[in-house]
Amino acid sequence: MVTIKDVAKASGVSPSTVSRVIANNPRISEETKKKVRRMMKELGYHPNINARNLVAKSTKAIGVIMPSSANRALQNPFFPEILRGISSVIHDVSYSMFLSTGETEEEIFKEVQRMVYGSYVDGVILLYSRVEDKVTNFLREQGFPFVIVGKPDRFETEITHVDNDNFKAGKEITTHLIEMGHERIGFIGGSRELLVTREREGGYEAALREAGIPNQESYKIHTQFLKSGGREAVEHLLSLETIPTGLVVSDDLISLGMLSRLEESGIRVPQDVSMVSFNNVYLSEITRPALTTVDIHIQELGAQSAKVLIEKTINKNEPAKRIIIPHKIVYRDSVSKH
Amino acid sequence: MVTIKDVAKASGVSPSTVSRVIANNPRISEETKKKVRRMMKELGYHPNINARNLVAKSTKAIGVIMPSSANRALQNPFFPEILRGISSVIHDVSYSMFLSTGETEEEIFKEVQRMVYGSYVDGVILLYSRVEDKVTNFLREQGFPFVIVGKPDRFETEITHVDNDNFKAGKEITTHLIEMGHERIGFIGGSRELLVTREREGGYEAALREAGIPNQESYKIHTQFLKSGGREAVEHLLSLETIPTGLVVSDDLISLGMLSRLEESGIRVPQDVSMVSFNNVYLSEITRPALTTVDIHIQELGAQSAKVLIEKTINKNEPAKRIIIPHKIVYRDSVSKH
DNA sequence: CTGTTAGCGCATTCAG
DNA sequence: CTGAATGCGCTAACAG
Repeated sequence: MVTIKDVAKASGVSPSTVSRVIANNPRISEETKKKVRRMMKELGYHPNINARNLVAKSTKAIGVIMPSSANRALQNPFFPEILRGISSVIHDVSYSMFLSTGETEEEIFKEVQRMVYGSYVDGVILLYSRVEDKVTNFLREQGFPFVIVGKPDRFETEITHVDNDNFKAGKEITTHLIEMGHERIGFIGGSRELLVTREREGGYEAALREAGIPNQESYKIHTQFLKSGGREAVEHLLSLETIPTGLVVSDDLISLGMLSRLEESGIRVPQDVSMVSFNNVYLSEITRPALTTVDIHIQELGAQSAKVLIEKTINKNEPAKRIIIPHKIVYRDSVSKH
Repeated sequence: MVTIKDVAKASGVSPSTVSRVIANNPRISEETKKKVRRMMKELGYHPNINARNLVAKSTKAIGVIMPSSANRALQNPFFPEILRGISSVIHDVSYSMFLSTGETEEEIFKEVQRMVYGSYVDGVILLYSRVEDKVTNFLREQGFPFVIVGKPDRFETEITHVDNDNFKAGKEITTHLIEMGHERIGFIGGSRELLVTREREGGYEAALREAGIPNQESYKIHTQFLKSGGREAVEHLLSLETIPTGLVVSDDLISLGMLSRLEESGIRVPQDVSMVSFNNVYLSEITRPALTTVDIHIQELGAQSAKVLIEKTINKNEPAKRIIIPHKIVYRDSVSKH
């Protein structure tokens, strides 16, 4: 490995001069800069990041924490998409990205500890928000720079987060169903531990309330993602005395699972039941029928969270921020008039 | 930040002793070990990874390179799934994972250069294999430890890779269609630059040949992933004089797009046309009809590649290996007798 | 404008 | 069994 010293020797200057050339220090003459740069190229020199990190006390790397994959939530195209968003800004500023995908919560917690204590990263992005989250608490207590994608369970004003207005989105999309003449509207959500479920459900309830439609507990179902979840949800639905004519589903992936099961049961969407959901993952335009869904601008969520985190790692006492990414309903074919 | 020195002082020993305790050096008495460990805990000591990397000349981190996301291939659930596989073994050995998701090939190349030259990582996993790939060549020339998930374009015997036998898989699944009575069978693949497309297509051709069915160029379509790709492919299909009764599709995601477009055109699967594909991504059991597809054991691909890469980084002159992960056809509802 | 010195936090000789 | 000394590769005062 060729070091700064080798370059120094070869160019007939001191190591510190080489270091200054690397940093493009203006106090070095153009002449020596040129000379040194040529030598660097000739020798194939590249700075050792670890040595640099050691003295700089910064790694220019951020940790990205996925939710525990035990529940297969990882399968959600939401994640690749948000990684792209993060990636795009990361790349512009020459940062790197450490990915953590633990199986269990405990595993994730350990990885985060390692990242933080070991100075692996300058900051952390949490790609989920759940109630009473150990990782969140840890990060907060440590005073370590981090941002949550989603709405924090507590300390909302102290924790920088990037989110959609999921309450409002939930309300709007439910209102759409109401305006289309639906009155018996069900809500299918993921785990209630997830803040995003709660918010969307809250919006759904608010819309019903505003329209003077009573909230019926039996119309609210919480389930897993994916096939089994969709299956469960439909099973539950079918067991009801009078089944809803409209469905607000908190995630495109759940919709997908339900669509499949619904068809098996001979229930047609949107003729028999209308359906709306959230995220506007690319899949939602491929399904039959294509889904009316809330586009939450996933990439933007990622990009903004990376941006604000990096600011935070650079300026440690940047105040906590809340960044709301606007959403937009995409109307497709899963809703009909009632 | 509490360092090794602080712990040393507090426990009344020298820094080197503390270092030895961390490494669990057997030449340190149990007594002092206990004392020092207690102090470490008390002070909240955690080793600084950068300092350690610097002297160890190893980072215990691996770089994972996704294909360029310009083509949205990233949306494929294949990637989260393989990341999980990698993650699982990474975690067991306390390694970390650097993720690179460049938009363009050039961007990716730069990132890889940075990773390699800057000693960010000990080795690299390439999650794709394409013809004439700059990144592959670079890694090979540098003699940097890396493994390809897929089949290398060249230097097959020199480059460690983890792959399925995609040729065989292609042949088997095509043969299945033939055995079901199909004779006019089309192939829909992704880019021909991708080795995986070539292999699967090769298997398809071999199966036809063996069955004495002539290869028809017009029955082979190459397209993008996702909706537009499926649309294109179906458009092409419909323009044919006599359309195939069986379709071998090189990726579940393409099947998904096609299914949608096919239905719009009033062509029923499997009644009018049978369809098989590859990967057995979770989506393929949610589609209607559920897809008959080749399960390639994605997680295992990931796990094995991580495992063999780590071996390689530890023992630099580990010989090049080829690891073939077995595949298995999963029979579902997208094929009917002809 | 440039060189000298010191030190980041740790692991590893070499003594003892 | 333990300590002192040295250096990993780099940056940052401090001199000049």
